[in-house]
Amino acid sequence: MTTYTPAEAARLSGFSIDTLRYYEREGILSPVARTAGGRRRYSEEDIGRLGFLRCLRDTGMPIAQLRRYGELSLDGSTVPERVALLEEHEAVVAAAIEELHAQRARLREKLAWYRAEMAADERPAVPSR
Amino acid sequence: MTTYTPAEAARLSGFSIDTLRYYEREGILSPVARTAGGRRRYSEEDIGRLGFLRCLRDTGMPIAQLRRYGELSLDGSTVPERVALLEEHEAVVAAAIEELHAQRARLREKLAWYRAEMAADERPAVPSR
DNA sequence: CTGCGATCTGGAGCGCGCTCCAGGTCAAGC
DNA sequence: GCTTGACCTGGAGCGCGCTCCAGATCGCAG
Repeated sequence: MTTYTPAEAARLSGFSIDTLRYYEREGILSPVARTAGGRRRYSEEDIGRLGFLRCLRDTGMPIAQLRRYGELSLDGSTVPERVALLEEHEAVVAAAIEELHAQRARLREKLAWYRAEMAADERPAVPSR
Repeated sequence: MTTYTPAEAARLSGFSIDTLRYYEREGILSPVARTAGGRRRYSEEDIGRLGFLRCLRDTGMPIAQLRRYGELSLDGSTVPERVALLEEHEAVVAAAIEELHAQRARLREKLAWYRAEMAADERPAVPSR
């Protein structure tokens, strides 16, 4: 079965090696398998989990909730709780998208106004024909 | 002309009083008028500026850029620079929206998968007719 | 005039999410 | 066997964006 070194896991997940260790310490990612000498070997599943964690982080889920999700994932009977957590998060993401849309519209209005300003300044007093 | 106390400015803008002072110190908001005794009196224009600053912050513009924008706003001849700054930021916001959409789709896939899991668990082995 | 709540200043402190460091260990290549 | 570089641990440090504090002052209501 394929495994990955910390460096590979970092490259594949987009997290830094330090962050991977930090997540493991924090219980966000369950303990990773080790070689006889104590080096980490990330499994395919670990990589998959990391990919999903990246999705959650990219959508702004705070570390505390990531940890909660990590803890729930240790117990197979917690699927409903996990679903609830993710549904709640999905709503937060939806709201964030809405908010960004609205503020972007405002930003564009301001830009339109500035452009009008610039056009007016360029052509003062008497229009050049 | 209408003016506003710090408490009113805070309520209207959604920033805390401390944040208002902080923004002024940082040069993000140009110096606010004072009473004879030294208390701030925010003008309508100040409130307007704060509203736009809120838009910028809500779309994730970092403090350093807010400061740059504040500095540019002191000089009337910098409209093109301000437009450039805002255009750049608009692109960042657009990218953020895209990213959120993509990650949200991923989140939904995961949820769909979990729901399928739950449905399967609920109805084991022999279907109840 | 008095009381008292709002505001003032300069500066320290905080919460989040990493990031870096020292000092040591492991393991692949020569 | 030795070198070299990736990796280990525990813990300190950092950058951002505020937030809080002490101690003083202002100014309106009564």
